[in-house]
Amino acid sequence: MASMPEPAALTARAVARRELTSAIVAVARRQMAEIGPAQLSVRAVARELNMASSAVYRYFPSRDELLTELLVIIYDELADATEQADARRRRGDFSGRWLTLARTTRSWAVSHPQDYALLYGSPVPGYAAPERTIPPAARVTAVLIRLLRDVHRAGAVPAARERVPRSAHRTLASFRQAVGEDLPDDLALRGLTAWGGLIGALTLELFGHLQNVITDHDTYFDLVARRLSPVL
Amino acid sequence: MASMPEPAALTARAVARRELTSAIVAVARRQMAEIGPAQLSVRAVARELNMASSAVYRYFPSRDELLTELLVIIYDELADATEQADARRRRGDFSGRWLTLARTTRSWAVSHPQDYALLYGSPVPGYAAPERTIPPAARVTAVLIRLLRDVHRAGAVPAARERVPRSAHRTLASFRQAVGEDLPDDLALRGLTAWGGLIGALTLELFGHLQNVITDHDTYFDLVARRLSPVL
DNA sequence: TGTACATCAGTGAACGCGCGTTCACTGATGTAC
DNA sequence: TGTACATCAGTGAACGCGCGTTCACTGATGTAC
Repeated sequence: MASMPEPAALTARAVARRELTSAIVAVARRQMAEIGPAQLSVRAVARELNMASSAVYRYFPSRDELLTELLVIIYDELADATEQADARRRRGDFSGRWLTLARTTRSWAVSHPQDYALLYGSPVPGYAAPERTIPPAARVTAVLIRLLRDVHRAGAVPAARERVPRSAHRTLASFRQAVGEDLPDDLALRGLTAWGGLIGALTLELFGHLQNVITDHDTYFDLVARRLSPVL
Repeated sequence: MASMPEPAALTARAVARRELTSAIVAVARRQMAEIGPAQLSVRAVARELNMASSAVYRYFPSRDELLTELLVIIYDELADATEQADARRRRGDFSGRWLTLARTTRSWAVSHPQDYALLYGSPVPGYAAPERTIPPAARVTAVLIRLLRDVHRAGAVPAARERVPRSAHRTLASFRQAVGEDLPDDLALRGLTAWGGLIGALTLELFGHLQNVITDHDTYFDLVARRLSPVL
């Protein structure tokens, strides 16, 4: 028998590398959840892992790469949560799917406020997210986009509440192309407005702007989410 | 004639102090607009003013106090802008007043993105805004609140689009109290949702989330702002 | 199966930077008599 | 109006901290023969 290299034969080194890489990410993530994205520090991560700060550079070439890794992981995590929640709903239950999306996003955000700040708060000073963060970021919005698409295909687009000016068609061109479906302007706008309203509601809540205004945030969010529904 | 102290008789010291205090604030503000709130540095401000960094402490007891001062000034500036714009509209033109509020907020935000980030972006790490920032912050929302009040008093509340659950009444209690008027739940919710939608739209735009989705941001914002109107 | 060499992980010291804040001191300004 | 003292602004050095990143080196692991 010809000597085949074991397909999953990982050297001890490779195993160790995989393990330490994910340990670094895990620690970075935990620390970031406490101190916020801008304060993420290579040295602090190394300290917690009892290794020299220089050793981290065998795994990530710079702090920014580490941040990028976190960004990707966190986008993916949020996308996983919303995708799975969406999958549990009947496809034709458009209202329910929107509410599920909104609520899932919120409960994720509320339990990971600094992660939310990384994704939707102020940009981290001196850091520019590279290309490879785009696909995971797009996964998050894709859940809403699929919902809009399904509504459209089902012919369940609600009647427009107001006339959409003709200029809207051009303005929404890139969006329609990103969606890959010829959504009516009104539906596209409903979707985008809902998305903005969701982010706005979470931003106000998580960054403390509803402090003396709202006490029962759960109930309040539900009320707002219903109103924002793009399918009603 | 009894010797009266000149009422506006400022000593040279007092004049210099006033001048330097505002010079420090002005420089801090300009630097913050470039590098962002979290990067604001006492030493950098002192450097630009050609003074020892320790000298700044004769004027502000800490970096945080300087930040607070900026926060107050910037809230006030935004409030001034929206108040003045609102004042130029006919009181009964509720739709116009909303659109003016939204557009004025946006044009201010677009031309002062870091200021916007200070007010509505992620909290500055390690900094907690003290009480005295509350009144100026409230001035900003007061413009919308007065609009809602005027709508209510004019009996021009639009018909509710959907039934508001009874639970809403309690949830909105603090808000109603802050407003100081017995707004109907539906109108209160319209206002809060609009406010969130506005902040969300600006957050998405300014923090780069519409990068490959929208090209003509001006037109897009107008479309969204109309939809968000609490008075339609 | 054993050996010789190449690769890699991890170390500790160092570079160069920036920060907020304190402190003792100097010299100018203000005030009370 | 002049003098004596008190107040205040500003300085420069220092404390103590933390950061990202580089570099020469050691010792372990992997690989080719």
